[in-house]
Amino acid sequence: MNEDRIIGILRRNQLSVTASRRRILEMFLQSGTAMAHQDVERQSSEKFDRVTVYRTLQTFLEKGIIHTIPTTDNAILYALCKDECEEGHHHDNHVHFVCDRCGTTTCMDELVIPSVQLPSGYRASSIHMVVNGTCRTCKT
Amino acid sequence: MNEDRIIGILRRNQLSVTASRRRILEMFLQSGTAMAHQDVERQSSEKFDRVTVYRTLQTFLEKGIIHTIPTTDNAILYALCKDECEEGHHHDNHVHFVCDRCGTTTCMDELVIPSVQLPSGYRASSIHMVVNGTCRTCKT
DNA sequence: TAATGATTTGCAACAAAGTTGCAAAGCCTT
DNA sequence: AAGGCTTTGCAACTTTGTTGCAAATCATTA
Repeated sequence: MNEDRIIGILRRNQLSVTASRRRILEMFLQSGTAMAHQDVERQSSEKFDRVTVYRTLQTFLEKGIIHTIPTTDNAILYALCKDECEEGHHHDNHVHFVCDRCGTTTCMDELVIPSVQLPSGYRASSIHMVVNGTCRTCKT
Repeated sequence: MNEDRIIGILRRNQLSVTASRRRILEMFLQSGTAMAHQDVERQSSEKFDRVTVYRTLQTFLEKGIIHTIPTTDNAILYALCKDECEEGHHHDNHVHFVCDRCGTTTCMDELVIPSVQLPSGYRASSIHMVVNGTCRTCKT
């Protein structure tokens, strides 16, 4: 059951189990898509303080429970990492898809970012790839 | 001479030639790297109103003179499009490199983004690829 | 299960980033 | 050089993000 899973994730990351953390983590599990800070704040039925949402997302980020997705418009998006992303080494080397129609952003976990040959002298530490377009449910 | 080039770009895009547009376009030509709104505001010797900078960047974007680069931290970066990006069809299908050491972001115009095979039902309209790491001048 | 100490929350106050309406200034044409 | 049209700068505002601190909540141990 979801409740156990949520508590498990928090515990595994040495986080105390509080109402806001439970609820926000639950939202990520349920939605399955990436969310901006704004989405988290608006969609939660209970009202948490804005500051709490900021801090909770920050904490989840540090623990590697979620990762960020850069987008062309202003907002930073957050999405759940695949199970068992341990603190430190992330697992976000996959392609992200942003649907221009419905606005949802999904992690394409199975789609690994192809490597590129950088000019000599450059060294890469991380790569992001974001594809915009029309998603499965929005295509006509 | 640069001055002619700047006026040419503005004219070609049906933009009237004003002091702020000239100056901001000049900054992009000179720097050769991507700049955030902030950079534009701070680095310009003359002081333009914040609002003017916003609107100028917005106009350049719409005309396809510059394009945006998504980054993991909050800021949206703007960079000059290759010459003769006409309104509408952009030319920004190249890899962007962000140096974590010195912070500069460069367009690797010669490095075309490799294509990926999306799951069926998805259709791509544009792709962004951003590589973080250490640039040529910063490597030790 | 109640007490204790550490962590987390919410509030207030603030700083920074971005937007809008409007009058004055600047530009482009004739 | 005058006209209309566009752009600028100002003011006021909204949204987004940050910080310090007291009160509330959580985890632990007795």
